Amino acid sequence: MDRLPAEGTKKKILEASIDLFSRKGYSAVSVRELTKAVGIKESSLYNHFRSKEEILECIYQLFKEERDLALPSKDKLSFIAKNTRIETFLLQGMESFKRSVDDELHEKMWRILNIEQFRDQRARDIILNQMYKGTIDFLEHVFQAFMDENKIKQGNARLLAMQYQYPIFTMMTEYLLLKYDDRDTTDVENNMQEHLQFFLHNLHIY
Amino acid sequence: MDRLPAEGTKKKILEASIDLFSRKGYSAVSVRELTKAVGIKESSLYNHFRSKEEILECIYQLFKEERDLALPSKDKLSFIAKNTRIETFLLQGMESFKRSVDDELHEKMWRILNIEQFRDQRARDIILNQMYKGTIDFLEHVFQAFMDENKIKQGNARLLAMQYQYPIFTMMTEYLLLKYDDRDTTDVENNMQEHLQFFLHNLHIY
DNA sequence: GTCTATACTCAGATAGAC
DNA sequence: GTCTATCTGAGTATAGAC
Repeated sequence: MDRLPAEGTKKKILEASIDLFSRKGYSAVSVRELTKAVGIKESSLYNHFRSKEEILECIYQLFKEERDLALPSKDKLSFIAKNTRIETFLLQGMESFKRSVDDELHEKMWRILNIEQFRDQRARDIILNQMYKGTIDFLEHVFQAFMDENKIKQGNARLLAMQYQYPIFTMMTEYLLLKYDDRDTTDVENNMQEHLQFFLHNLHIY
Repeated sequence: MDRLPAEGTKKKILEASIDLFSRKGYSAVSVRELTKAVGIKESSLYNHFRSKEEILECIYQLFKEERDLALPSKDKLSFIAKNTRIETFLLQGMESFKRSVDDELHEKMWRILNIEQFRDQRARDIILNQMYKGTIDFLEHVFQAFMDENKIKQGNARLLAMQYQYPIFTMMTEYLLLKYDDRDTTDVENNMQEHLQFFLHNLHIY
């Protein structure tokens, strides 16, 4: 339930689980397969987790903790809005978002959430609250802060947040699906840039 | 492999499979559970499908066929662009899209694709080609047709298509997750309307 | 096409020696 | 904390009577 342990068998089990669950889904991975990948016997697993289910629960917790650390706290926003251009902020945010998506463990946990989202209430909650609502809430504050600084045109900050972020969610999905098959992702990356430019352009005329 | 049979045991098997797979994922559904839901013995299933896997393949085919029938053919587009306002067209498209999403079988098949997308190349292909690429291609032609009629400002039709459709993909995901838990979807539906209005507004100043 | 009966493999999990 | 050995139930699939 705690952070990813720095080392040891428990860490190995978690990493192997994240990898296997993300490729085949929780249900399709057996404890046999899992422990074989780790290099321990089935029975040894139960010294670290009470059940296969507890491993999944632990993965969800890891994802949540990692997410909570990812976004800058909201009280820094007015400072940021004062000292940064919106172009710079969004560009940096996009880069940082892409880095987190390119982080292998994060990417795999994200896939697990997608696979389990209809089977498992906990996955649905994380997606709806942490990912969708959490990101939009944050961006709403961002745009509001920039509006308060008169750096972008006054308007509906929440609508702006959605106009900006929702396409990115879809593009990220595309990106990850392509990457999963080792296919070229240049097009999607260009689309993201183009989207950013288009959005910035509209920011000033909205 | 063919269309959904009008009646009979095979149809019942398919419907039960679509329902169960969409809630638990293919791997988590056993042939025992499936045949029990249908009301036949396990062995009888094999008179209709060679294997559990063949059922899934059949579901993928059904989804593809249904999708191919959903969009108006491209050669009607210039006629439509001549005789319809873009507002009307997009509004109708949104309604028809929502109807298709509200269709129970379609919704369930869509969920199956989402669950299996990382385990199964076929699901990935359908999502990337049929859903994403297919829809964007179509909308690109739509916007191009309206540009040719000078009904909207000249510009990058493909970019417009993405700006319009990508947020809708994310909202649809949100919508379906909320609906899955019988939660209120008013907010998402309002967001869709707001998005449409915002987009139309920008169409004329782009 | 449906059934009963069965084959055989694999699932998650535990007991107890080391 | 890891192992060997084992339990019990569930998994997909088949043979053959009706």
